[in-house]
Amino acid sequence: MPRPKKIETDKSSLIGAKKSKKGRKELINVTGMRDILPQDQKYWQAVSHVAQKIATDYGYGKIETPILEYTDVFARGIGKQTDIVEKEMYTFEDSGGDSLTLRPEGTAAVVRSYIQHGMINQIQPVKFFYEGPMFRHEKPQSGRYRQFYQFGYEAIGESSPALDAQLILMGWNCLNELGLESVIQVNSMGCPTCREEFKKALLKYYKPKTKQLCESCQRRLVKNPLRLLDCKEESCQKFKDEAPQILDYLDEECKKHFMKVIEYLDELDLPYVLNSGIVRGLDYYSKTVFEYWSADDGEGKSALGGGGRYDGLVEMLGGRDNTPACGLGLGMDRIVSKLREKEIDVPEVYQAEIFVAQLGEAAKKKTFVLYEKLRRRGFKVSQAFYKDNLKTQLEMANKLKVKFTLIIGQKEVGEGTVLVRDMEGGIQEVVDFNKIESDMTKRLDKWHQQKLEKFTAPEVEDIPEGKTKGEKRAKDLDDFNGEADFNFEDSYGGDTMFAGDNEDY
RNA sequence: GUGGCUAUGGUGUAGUGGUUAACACAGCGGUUUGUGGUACCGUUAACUCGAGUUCAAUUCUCGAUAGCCACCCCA
Repeated sequence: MPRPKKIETDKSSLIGAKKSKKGRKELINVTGMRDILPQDQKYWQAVSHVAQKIATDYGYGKIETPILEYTDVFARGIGKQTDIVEKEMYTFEDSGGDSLTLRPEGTAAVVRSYIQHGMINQIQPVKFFYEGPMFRHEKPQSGRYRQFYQFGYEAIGESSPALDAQLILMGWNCLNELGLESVIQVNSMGCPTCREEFKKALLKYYKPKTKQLCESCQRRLVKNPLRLLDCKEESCQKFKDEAPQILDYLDEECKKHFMKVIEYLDELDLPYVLNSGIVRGLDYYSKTVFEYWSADDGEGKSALGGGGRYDGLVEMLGGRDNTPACGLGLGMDRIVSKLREKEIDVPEVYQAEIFVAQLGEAAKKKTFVLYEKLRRRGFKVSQAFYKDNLKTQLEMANKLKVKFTLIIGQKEVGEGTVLVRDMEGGIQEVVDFNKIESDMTKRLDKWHQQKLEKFTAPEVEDIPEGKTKGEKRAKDLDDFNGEADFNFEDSYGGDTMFAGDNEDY
């Protein structure tokens, strides 16, 4: 039986460590990976929340696949010639001699699971939602990490263009509900047959011009001709206009499919652009491909997400022939950094509304119990029983932005009362200890009511302005943030905000 | 993977070839031992690592590491 190798923890080299002045070595995290700290969690939860909401709205069930798969799952699915498989995968041999890989994307594993569990026998399409970390060994940059988080939707077993369009819509909805404006870039890569034709045509067109192309394009010509259309070098730009277009090489069926998708997008009034440069780096795509670009990023600096149809993948991974499928993935890291960049408000992970403060030992014991009682009754309550002075406790209450602080000292213990302090006005009232729950319910209800009124008031004025469908898109682009913000906040208003989400972690 | 730029307390920034490396914010403690959001005082805390040049390096040079930017590619 193979024994694990002895782990050297104290190499003289300082790789992965930083020496502190006391001579101890502080360990640091691995290149391209990072901690997501408590104060940043609200962004991730907001994204996750919307992703899950859209999933359930459209009937996509959550699936969790292992982070490790046999290397073949990705090698066969993504394509051996792709950058991802060629040089970006975290692949290693385990002690049993199997080649394993940290998943670099989500689709292949979902398809593997679909096949393995015989889901072909369920009602088609089978619709999946996933969320979690992916790993690629690329050179890190902002918005590019070696461990990054993605969520995505996959629908397997359906070929209708309505599915493509609906998936495109779902991804766009996610971004929109988060208050992010995005433009969809769409293209069709055709089926393998038309793609071969197109590749031939491209080669025929570019071959004679080889010497005039930039260095990377000369490489592309040999390795991946489709990427020639992607080049931003000026010297190559001039050839692009005359270059063959994939759309001209689509066969009847692919063309019809693509037209339908476009029709649906038009009908849904989605902001899209036909972009023949969208090629996607994974071999399994066919027909429809798309990406979401942030509306303010012009050249699509970093796509927020993308996806497409992958009719051949199920077969490639050993499933039934001709099983159609379509899906998309969105990058959570990039969405989060956009939210922060645009200073979009997201709700706190936990917003306490009541703070329980105490003075003196007897009071501390009493509030300990009171706190539990309130918490179990569903009040959002916070405390600092490890601090003894009132000033500090009020400071904390203030930082936590609670609405009420309940103060119990010697006097209150004796009288059987509680001092209720309204943190906004500083007004304090004495309340009977036994009536505190109903009293708090009443006060908080009133406060929520007031907040809601304040919130909805300006919205009412906006509605009467009729918007015709035609002008809507351009006009709404400016409003997206405001409007989306509102809906978003509102959907969080309820008491059960993240109640379910937390258990997933 | 290739090329470029950067590296000072927890964070954001000053600054210097030579005694105590400055400021702001945050943290902790106090100014009324029963009262917060605005004040005041105190206090904690840093020159990424290694090698070289030098009498002397946080400062100059090289290397490592990390971050950022471009290419590549994508999320």
